[in-house]
Amino acid sequence: MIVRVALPVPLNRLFDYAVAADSATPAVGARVLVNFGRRSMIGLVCELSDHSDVPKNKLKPFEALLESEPLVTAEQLALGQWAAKYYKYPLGDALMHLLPTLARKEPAPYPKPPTYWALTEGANRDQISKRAVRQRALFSFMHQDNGAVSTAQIRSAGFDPKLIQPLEALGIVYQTDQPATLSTKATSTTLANQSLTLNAEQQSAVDSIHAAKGFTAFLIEGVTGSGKTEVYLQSIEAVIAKGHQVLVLVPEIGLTPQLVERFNHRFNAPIVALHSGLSDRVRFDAWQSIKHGDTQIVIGTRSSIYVPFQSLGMILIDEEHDASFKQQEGFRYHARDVALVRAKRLNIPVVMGSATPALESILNAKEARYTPLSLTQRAGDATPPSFELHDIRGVELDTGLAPEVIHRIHDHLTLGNQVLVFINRRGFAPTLMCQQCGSTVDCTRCDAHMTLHRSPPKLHCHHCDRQTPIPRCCTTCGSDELRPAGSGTERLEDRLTERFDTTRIHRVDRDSTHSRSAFETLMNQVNTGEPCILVGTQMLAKGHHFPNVTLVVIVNADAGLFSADLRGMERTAQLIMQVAGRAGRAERPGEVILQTMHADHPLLNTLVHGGYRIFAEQELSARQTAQLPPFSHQAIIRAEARRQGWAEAYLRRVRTYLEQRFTAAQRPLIVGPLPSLMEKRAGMYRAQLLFSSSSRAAIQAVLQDAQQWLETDKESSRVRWNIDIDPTDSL
DNA sequence: AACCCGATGTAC
DNA sequence: TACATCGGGTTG
Repeated sequence: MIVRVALPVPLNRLFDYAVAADSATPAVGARVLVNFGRRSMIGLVCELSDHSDVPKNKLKPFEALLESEPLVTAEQLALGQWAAKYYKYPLGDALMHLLPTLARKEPAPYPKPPTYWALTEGANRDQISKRAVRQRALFSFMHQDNGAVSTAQIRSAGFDPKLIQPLEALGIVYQTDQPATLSTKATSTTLANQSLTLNAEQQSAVDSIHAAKGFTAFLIEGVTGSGKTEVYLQSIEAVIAKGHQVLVLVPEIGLTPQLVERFNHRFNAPIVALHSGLSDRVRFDAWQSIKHGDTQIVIGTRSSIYVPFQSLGMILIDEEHDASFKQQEGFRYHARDVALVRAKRLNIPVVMGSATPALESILNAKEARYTPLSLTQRAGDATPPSFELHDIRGVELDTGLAPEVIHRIHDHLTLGNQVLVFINRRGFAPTLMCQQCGSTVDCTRCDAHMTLHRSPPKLHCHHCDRQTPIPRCCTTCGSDELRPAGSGTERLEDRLTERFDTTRIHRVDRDSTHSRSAFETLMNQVNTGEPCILVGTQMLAKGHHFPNVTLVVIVNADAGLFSADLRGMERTAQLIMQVAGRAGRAERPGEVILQTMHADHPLLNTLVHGGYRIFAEQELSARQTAQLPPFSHQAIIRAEARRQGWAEAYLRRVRTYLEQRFTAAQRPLIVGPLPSLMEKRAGMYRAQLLFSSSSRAAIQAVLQDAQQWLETDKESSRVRWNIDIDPTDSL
């Protein structure tokens, strides 16, 4: 008997191991400990066989079987195999993504099954001290839950699992290995709180989703404030009432608590949130509870698309256009696309939602691969924000702001409102410039300027993370007249504090908001409604809504307008609409001012006066004319090397090989190799080879071959390479 | 990728 | 001579 094992090495094949006569036969999906070369590692059993092409004397028996039951489900394994093949990533490395981190590296101790806690018959809330508020709250939680809950569920409901101990001591709860099954859950009511009444559009969206039989992809195009979340909630309701599970994919930004809160508030069903802040152990427990069906609703970021479900009934993707769904290194999968494949295999519906859908998705909807659902009405009497393109040509700016815009900020503050200033630059200033010779302080490892930061004072390269003290003299001419050039969030914060000295200024960027709790505190302050100015980066654009903000200033609407990346315009438009969507709701309409040097730019005008949808139509037709995605498909082979020219030379060899191997008619259009836009980054010189074709199959065939060739190529030791299928960054 | 091995370089 | 560095080969 032979087992074929996937191992965490960059080799796109399985390795055969013998099953010793006295050993139990491992199940497909179980982990084994094996000797590999001179190393010991954890592998995943992918196949069982009675023969091997490897000579008998080279076969080793595996060292240990790590579990008797499969850890990875058959459905999960098939999905992982598909993704590894489609994204051209080594099988073993890819399949490791199916396991939670703890199970990848820790053979022992054997992952313990979750512990369940149940209320003792006749236990009473009054047995708990009145002062033990949390213990009482936990009691109520377990009481309404009506069955045994796992430690993971207790934790994800916001309780410290340590609270169980005093309750156990009082004899109110006891430990059990009997989980509350989904069927018992489904009999109790799943609704903790009544659903809101839907308007006609929302109702028809919910009806369509409920009517879905098997795989159907829905695209909800809903303007901000149109009640997308309520449609999600009511769509989910029916699925969990039937005892199925639901996966909700959300963007990576740590703004999930709000959404989790809303789900928790609505449903009695067990919910778990998977995000980067969880420890390996907590994540593992949650993973197990999903696999065993003890968790019914999973809210998670990108990687959650690979967790095992016992009975997945629907996948929901919020902010479907968001860039964080595409992994940008290593295993470069797109969680939205993997979700569609998974749903298709399971024959269940997918619901995608966004106020600014990706152009890919809009085209899919137009071509009837997705069912479009649109929400155009805002809740209550909310009016859409008004846009104004503020021409700053020839205007002398004060720290990036036009004098008139500063007046407008003043006006809104005087009326007791809040103002949001969006600037897409962290730090104090984008660089230091010498007044004598004009040279800037650049990173030695990247083709980029060093960004000046003030608190703490340092120069920081945002591309490679290099940090240096602030130099006193210019390294080129020796002059000591180094001045900050341009401005970022810190400098704007300084200036606004000076100008509006009685108003609170809150800076929101990665540097000011290190911890989740710091962010929560800030949000609570802002939500008091007292006039203030929020200055920040992208972080302000996602998730949170600021009902008291009536003015949004976009300091530089031009960034990305003329980007070399084919998606630059699309992303700028999405960002503008997302930032604009933060402002005003209900009785106070929002105003959005975009500072621009291109006030007559056609697409920018279409966007702000016609809206995202009309913009999207125009941009789509431009893409069609140029045969760019989504009207063609792309793949990129990137390479990087220590010395300039190596990566390019290497990719030229790849190109030559592929041109011999495939006829011009068979192969996609090949562009390059070209140096990357920022050629040097973190000390590596980078280049890329672009493939483009209207046929996915042609791209797959050529890159499949390229992958094999690259893997076995001898000269590849000087260069590091990777393959990116359906890249979202063509730079 | 991680590891081994053999070849070549270099400090003393 | 002892030890470091580089390149190439292998992993079941």
